Amino acid sequence: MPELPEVETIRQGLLPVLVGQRIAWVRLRRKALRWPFPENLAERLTDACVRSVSRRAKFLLITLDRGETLLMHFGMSGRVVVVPAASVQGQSPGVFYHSAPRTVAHDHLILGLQSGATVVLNDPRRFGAVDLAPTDAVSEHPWLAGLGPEPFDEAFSQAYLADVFRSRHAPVKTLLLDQRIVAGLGNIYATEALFRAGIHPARPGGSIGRVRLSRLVQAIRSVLSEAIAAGGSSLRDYAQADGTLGYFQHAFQVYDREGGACLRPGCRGTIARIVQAGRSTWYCPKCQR
DNA sequence: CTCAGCTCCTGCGGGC
DNA sequence: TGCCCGCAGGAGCTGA
Repeated sequence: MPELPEVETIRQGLLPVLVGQRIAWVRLRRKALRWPFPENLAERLTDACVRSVSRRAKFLLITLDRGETLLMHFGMSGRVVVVPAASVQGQSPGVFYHSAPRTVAHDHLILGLQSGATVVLNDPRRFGAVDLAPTDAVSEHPWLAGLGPEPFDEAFSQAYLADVFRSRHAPVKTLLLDQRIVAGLGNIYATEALFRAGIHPARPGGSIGRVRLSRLVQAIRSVLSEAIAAGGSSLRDYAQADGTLGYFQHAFQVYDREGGACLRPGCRGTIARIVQAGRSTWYCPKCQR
């Protein structure tokens, strides 16, 4: 699930739950996800206060008051579940709420807050990861050091893409998934952005002209910002519906729509599916060139 | 260096 | 109904 818009939505949902809170207790239900948890993780978190919750690419960063920052990556199936304190009223978007006793399968890291709320990292496939880094050197952490620009950063521009795509022969779709080129895109939004930009996913990156690269930058930004907006609103429903709906899925124009009619007005194309570098890509052969 | 295949892991939906 | 297969929102590693 978690690409940039989902992690951003989680971040926004966690802000009112976490910021200013003391972590009263920590429970670790295994020693590792994709990689081992850091040494003494529970001890290093216990009694720390949360200063801020931020995001870089698909990483959630929880800054603590003891000079350390907790880094979280959600892999393919990671989720944050909040069990509110009995006295807490209302819900905030971005996180999943459970008031009834929850199934604890795949709950790996549990943070008990002073407020009485509990924040749970749940990840069935365990491709996610957790680490701690010195706050003043977070950007030098190996997970973050090589990341490309954020899509909404000025540095992510047509000129930048032209530069990094130059002499690249790999399909543009594959290049967009490379976090060193642009940080935060995953399979869904790379696929959707190429549809919006009218660019064929198999086109070699280096063969795309300036005008179309400019369109691609705008398409990436628009699909991500719309997804963040939709995520925020639909997650309120999600919380009530107990987790069966997706965030932005009602708005997918090509993702997982093989055989469906192209949704671009006037286009009579049929959505096709191909596999690139092991990942499915969907596109309209008529309007993506 | 670039590129693509394989791998980690669990769950679910479709086909038979 | 139940079983088996393919596939899933990520990304590091390996080897051509």
